[in-house]
Amino acid sequence: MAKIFNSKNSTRKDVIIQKAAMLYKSKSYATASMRELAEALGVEAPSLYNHIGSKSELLQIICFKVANNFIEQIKAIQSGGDTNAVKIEAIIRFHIKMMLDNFDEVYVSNHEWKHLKEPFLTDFLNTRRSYEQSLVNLVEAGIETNEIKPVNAYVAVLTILSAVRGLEFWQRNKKNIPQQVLEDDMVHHLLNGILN
Amino acid sequence: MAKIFNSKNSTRKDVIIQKAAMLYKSKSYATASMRELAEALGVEAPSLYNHIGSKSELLQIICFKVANNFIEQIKAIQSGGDTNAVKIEAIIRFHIKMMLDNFDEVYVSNHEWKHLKEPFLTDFLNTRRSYEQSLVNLVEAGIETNEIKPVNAYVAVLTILSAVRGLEFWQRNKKNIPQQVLEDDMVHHLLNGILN
DNA sequence: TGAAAAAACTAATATGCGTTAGTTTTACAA
DNA sequence: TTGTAAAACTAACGCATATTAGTTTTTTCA
Repeated sequence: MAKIFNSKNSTRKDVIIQKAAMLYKSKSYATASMRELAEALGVEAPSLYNHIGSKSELLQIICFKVANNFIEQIKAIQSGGDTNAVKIEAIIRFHIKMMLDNFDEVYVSNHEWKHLKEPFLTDFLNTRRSYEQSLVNLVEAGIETNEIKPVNAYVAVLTILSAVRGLEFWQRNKKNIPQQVLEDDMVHHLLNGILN
Repeated sequence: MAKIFNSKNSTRKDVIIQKAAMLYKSKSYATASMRELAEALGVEAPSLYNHIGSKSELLQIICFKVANNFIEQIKAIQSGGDTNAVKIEAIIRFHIKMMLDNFDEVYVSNHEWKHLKEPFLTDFLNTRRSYEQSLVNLVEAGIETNEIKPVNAYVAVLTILSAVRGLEFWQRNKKNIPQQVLEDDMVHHLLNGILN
């Protein structure tokens, strides 16, 4: 009946993907049907196939868009001239910003990657592993230069990535804590702890 | 054909639940069918209904078993005579132990609660919110007594809970880091930071 | 304005799902 | 050894799913 709204800088496919991310976040990928997605767009389900190849393609696009975002950012940070500690802080802040500004897509990437089909699943996991390794290397470099305590670098990276990811639980309190306070507090917590 | 194995201290229902947790962890609740669960148990799907009421009952049991475990533990810790900092450390260590010792069920509870049906979903979320509030109160008490820096207590709790939850990613490295090192490093990181 | 392309529609198919009904087999206690 | 309860079985139902084929409507642009 209606036609999918086509805003200035986004194709119909982009609009579908964005709505899919919203839906997969709130209902999960497996439970959200193409009919529901179509209804949210004011369209019948088969019409979607004029723009996309399959349901799983939607998930692939979402997951790899997020992954590529992080990959690009760490490359930029790595090639800068900052100290290791400053680089690590920059990455933490970037994660927090991504989590808050691209909530739906990051959430879906974090939660629903398991439903990717091969070979995309393997590709996604390799990308993530490689990203984590970059962070481990950064922490270990920081330990070498005495900027960072001699901890197990992998545990530190795991702690940081998981803490930041937990911002998905934060939205319900958005009104009570300014975003900058949240970001600064979490960065300080992860770098300096909370004990006096 | 075969009969579900019935070990000494667990009923057939217990065996089904344990296997369901394994399956829901690896495949997700929505994607794992009763036929798959039955096959993993060496049985036909309808046979399961001699022991359980429905698929969603399995999820309920898993989620609330985990939730009750945490509730009981925090009650015990709250009523002890330790300092606030020691109480917080004890909770962190309990979370880590739960994550490592009851991996399947904790994972499923963390990931699949969204598929709970009402009124269980509301109940689960209320329980979790109340648990988080207990932790917030503990952190705020620690700030009052100058044990803890004057941070936003909710952000601190969010950081701690999320970091610990991230241990779900840890299993692939189990061989390389002893569990005690992992636990001690993460506790130290969350309490004292990593910067020199 | 009219032709071409884009994007919607309806109808239908094959598949897998949770679950029920009814029946048969197995296990245990008297 | 036999009777009873537990637990398995087969067959089937109704429903929702992703996707396809074929057709019609809408938009675009020369």
